[in-house]
Amino acid sequence: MSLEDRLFEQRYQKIREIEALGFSAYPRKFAYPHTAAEISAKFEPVSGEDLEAQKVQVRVCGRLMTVRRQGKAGFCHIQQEGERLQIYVRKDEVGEAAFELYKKLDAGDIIGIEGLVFRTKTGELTVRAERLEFLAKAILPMPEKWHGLQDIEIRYRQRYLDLIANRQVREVFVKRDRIIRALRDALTQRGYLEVETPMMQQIYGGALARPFETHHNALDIDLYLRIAPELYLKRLVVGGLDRVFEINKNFRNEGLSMRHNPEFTMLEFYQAYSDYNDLMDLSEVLLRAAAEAANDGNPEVEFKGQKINFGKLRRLSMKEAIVEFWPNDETRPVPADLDDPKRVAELVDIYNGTIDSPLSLPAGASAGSCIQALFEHACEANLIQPTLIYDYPVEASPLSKKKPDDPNWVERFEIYAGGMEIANAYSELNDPQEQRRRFEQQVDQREQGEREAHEMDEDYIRALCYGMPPTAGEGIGIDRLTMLLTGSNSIRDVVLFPLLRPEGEIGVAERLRAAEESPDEH
RNA sequence: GGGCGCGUAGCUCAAUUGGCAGAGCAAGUGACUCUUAAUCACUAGGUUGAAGGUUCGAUUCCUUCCGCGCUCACCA
Repeated sequence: MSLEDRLFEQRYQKIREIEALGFSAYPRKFAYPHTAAEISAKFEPVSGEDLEAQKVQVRVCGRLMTVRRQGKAGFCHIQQEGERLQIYVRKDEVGEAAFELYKKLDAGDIIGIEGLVFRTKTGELTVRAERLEFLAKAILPMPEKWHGLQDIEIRYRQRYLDLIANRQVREVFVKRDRIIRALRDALTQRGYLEVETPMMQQIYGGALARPFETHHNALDIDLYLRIAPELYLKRLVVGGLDRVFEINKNFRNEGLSMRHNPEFTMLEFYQAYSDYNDLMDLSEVLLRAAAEAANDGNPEVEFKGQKINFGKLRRLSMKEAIVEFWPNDETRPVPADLDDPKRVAELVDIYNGTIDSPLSLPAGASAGSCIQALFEHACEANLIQPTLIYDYPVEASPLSKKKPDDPNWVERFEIYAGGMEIANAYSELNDPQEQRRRFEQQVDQREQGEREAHEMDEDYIRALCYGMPPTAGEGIGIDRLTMLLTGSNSIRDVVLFPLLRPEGEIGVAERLRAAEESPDEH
């Protein structure tokens, strides 16, 4: 038998021993009027003398994290909701059976305590136990108590262990909650209605990406997990829900990276009777609110060693950005150069001369595609402070309204921070005739082998035929925003259960079976 | 998919140009009624990710495979 198996059996055996002391192995409940955090917060300001005088009685529960036994007494710390609280157990105060229980406890066990709050000699707020209750057993051992759980793979695969052992992980997800709440509150206050639209779609759209495919048996139809909720949300705007938003998952069947998880959370919101200029202003408000919510009111956060200030949102046109971040002073273009297709082709050649491997552009790529590629390569990684990039080439924006004065450009903006795209917005194309033509262009591209081109969605065009008010819409990537606002380098650090390769044999069922069959040592 | 790196006790980490595989924590036994990474004594714990190769001898060098991380390409 391996050491690991022996540890498992030893701990499993303790369940029987604890039952023999008269405790239930898996009791039903433990009523606790105070959390560990509440006790700390409420009594931290109170002096030891006052605590003695007040005889403050509390009931508290949590996971045993450290144990220090000293013969007929001892200290331990429990952890509840990320907060630790010290417990003092004395044999002469809890009684024989409870003290025997205390001696058998392992780090990781769940216990309940009733007792008086006091201060130790060193001043630490502590509960002096009068009653001790056993609530659940940790049969598997806790990670190393000092270093925590370092193994990245185990942290992601067994997030529950990560959350127990690494308290800063909990903080990230608390902040994530605050960020989402701040965004939700800000929109709700502005008259927005929160809705849910289909995750399973017969025609996927609203973005350019490869979908996950699935099948519904009763209807015998193929369905796609949505790549975006956009087209459904705009149907709702047609239906008179003038301000709608949805915070939910999107699914894209693409690679994994530090910034990509196949399922990720998007906030999308649509505002009727508005254009993208209105959303620029709103974006500034939303990002600041999210940053302040995550960071105790301070809009400046630290990400990868850089201070990023979400109190400001710089605005640059895409053309201006390319000029600003052009890598070579001698060949730097002026914005007007980017309106001339021949000049754009020259600039791509010049640009390729300054970098190791040329931009990957298909033969005969349009000027717009070239401009977008130049922007992404030259600018994206350099946009550290929150920056709003506006006015995009029409080619890769099949759902955006064109600029009134130039049909090659659309009213679209994206927001970048920390070198990552975190938001995408545009004045929504609401002319069904124009939308039909754009879809048909996308279908042509698809036939030429562009897997990510948009499909024709005739019901969506039908909806536009009933009239959609002028509308602007935006999507904000919640995971990436959370990365920025929590200083997390990887999207996996802000997603509780990121997608991983399947794990090998776990073997815990076999161990439990073996433990059950092994003879009782008592 | 390409490139680079890592894999040693349950956990966190050592191991000298290739020469007996170690420590702390966790675990077991004992002592201890104000400790806090409790302390002290003793005990147990390893197919060094897997398979092959070179060598008198491999955790160490080579090959292949598996897993993970970083990075580039694609994408948000």
